[in-house]
Amino acid sequence: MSKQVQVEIYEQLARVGHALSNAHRLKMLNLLAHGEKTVDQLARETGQTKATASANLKVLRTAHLVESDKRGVSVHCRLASAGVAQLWLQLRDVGEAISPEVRELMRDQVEVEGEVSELSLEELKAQWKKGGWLLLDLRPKEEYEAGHLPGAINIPFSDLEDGVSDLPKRKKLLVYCRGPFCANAIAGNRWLRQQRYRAERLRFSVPEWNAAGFPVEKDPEKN
Amino acid sequence: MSKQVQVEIYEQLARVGHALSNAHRLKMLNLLAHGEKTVDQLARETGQTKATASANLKVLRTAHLVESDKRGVSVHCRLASAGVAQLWLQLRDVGEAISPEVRELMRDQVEVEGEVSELSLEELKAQWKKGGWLLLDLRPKEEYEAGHLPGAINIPFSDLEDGVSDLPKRKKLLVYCRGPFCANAIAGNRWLRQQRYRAERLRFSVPEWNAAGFPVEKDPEKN
DNA sequence: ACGATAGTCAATAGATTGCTTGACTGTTTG
DNA sequence: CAAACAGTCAAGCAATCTATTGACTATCGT
Repeated sequence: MSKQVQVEIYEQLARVGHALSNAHRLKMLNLLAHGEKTVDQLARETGQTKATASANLKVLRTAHLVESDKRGVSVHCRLASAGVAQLWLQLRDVGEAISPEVRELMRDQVEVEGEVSELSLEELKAQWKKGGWLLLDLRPKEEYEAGHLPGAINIPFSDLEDGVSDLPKRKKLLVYCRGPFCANAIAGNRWLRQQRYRAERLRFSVPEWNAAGFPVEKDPEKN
Repeated sequence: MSKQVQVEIYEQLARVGHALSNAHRLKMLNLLAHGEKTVDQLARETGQTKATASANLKVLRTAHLVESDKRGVSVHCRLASAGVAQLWLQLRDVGEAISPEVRELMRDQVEVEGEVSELSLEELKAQWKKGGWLLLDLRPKEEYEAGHLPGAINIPFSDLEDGVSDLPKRKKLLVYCRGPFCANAIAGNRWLRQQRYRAERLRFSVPEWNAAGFPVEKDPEKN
């Protein structure tokens, strides 16, 4: 009987594992780690149809990794707790550290020589007051407002060509977007370097900063 | 192109998630967190046939969560890194905290009133020198020798009835085995209480102790 | 009330699992 | 060399998963 309960517990935990076993679902978790999103946004940003995204979100909800509530016409989704973000980061770190496949993909395409900053979370935290660099957040405005690295300014990736005129050529730019393999961060950083800015891409983003227990800066919501 | 790489990375990470999506595989990870085991041991202790266990281990190996090498007639398996143990613990904690199903199962069957110690890792760490209690490790001898809580004595669950005579009736016994839902820990603790020992079951075990960065005690191997 | 949009649901087809069975490969022991 | 044991592999069946399609509901603006 107690044996039976054990089996059920492991099966429940396996349900959580199952929720993490699909690339689309992991992408959605990564997005949600940066703030609330509607089903539609998630579907668009991860390249799924609405129906598929909805089904995948159902899996995440039944595993209790994601919560959602309907406000007006849209269903807003968010991570069920800070632990979920940590679980995703831990999965990502383990995968990155352990899997030769991921490491190779990183080295070949993502971690081009000189483009990536070697600054760690802790070093940035310890030294950010010294200045000498400028933190640049390439995420959409809503994600920036929901929480960003202290002192960072926001130019969404889509507005980068227009907004770049505000940037100083002198200072070193520390660019981040949605994490270590975010395509926007890579492309944005590369483009800035082509424009002869002193840009480097951070390995981390806000969820990592948060999970390390450091405080984020929030902009007042303007409702 | 860079998009393509991204997809591949997330698919690799999903492979790790997939490895965590089966109750048998999670049980094996939990066992391996306590030390090396052969395929046969894992199969027996998790109630799988050798063939199934072998197949499930293959999944864990291709996800790079588990390593193994053949020594003599047996294949010895171990976790690929400390991060894997942390990943498993994080999955378990999130599942426990978040899933009403797991919480209910815990409350109903596992966490019987008065049987469970409220001592946290940190409290035990801070106070263990004070004495007044005795740490009792119910795991098999090999796991105990591979690393145990400082000062703990070992009476394997199967030898409990014979070995119990060594135990003092006066001191409070802090019993642990293989983690929060280990059937042996529950049964052993309950049996000791029936014998009128002052026994309480710890919520945690060696992997949690380890993951918190506290040092374990190791007995010399006798090869 | 009407159209537009967000989201879910049900049915379906194709691919992928999970587990069993039985054969097969090494390695050790007698 | 033969018997015994540990482990893997291949085939096969039932169950499950993924993603698509099209129908359906709910909400908002006009």
